[in-house]
Amino acid sequence: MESFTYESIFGPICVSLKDGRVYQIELGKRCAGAQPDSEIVKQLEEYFRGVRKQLDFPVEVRGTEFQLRVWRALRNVPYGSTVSYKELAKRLNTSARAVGQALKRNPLPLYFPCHRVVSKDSLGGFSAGLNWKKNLLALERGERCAGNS
DNA sequence: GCTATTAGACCCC
DNA sequence: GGGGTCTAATAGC
Repeated sequence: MESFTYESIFGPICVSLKDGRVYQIELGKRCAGAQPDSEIVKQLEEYFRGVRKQLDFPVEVRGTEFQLRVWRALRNVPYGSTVSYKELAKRLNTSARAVGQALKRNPLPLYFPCHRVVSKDSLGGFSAGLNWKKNLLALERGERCAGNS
């Protein structure tokens, strides 16, 4: 297992690897890193430049069946658009509250775009802090990044 | 098992 | 805007 730091205009991002697969992404955290994986860094670069719309590298996810279902469903939310917790819950035959619980425990933000899920008349929450959510959404809308914090 | 907690939604005042 | 109530999954007991 190894980890490396990728730094974007947003701030530090720590990516952890095991057997060449990503098993954790932490926003706002810097890790003492080993060798960066070039393909993953390349994809992150492209994503933050607004060129790439979907990250696609081998990952290892651990979670309950329910959480996996929610996280997988996230990948069907198109780039630049948002869904409400309720809408996502409806697709999965569950409740908005349960969706929020699962999203909170998403180990791979960006890869599973939990920032595209917002509450009915506010942003909702975000495990790494709402500023990340705001900025990520701004990026996907093609707005220039307003900076952190 | 039961209870408390939660990144929601709703309704009512 | 602040209170209840419903909700389903989860963590902790």
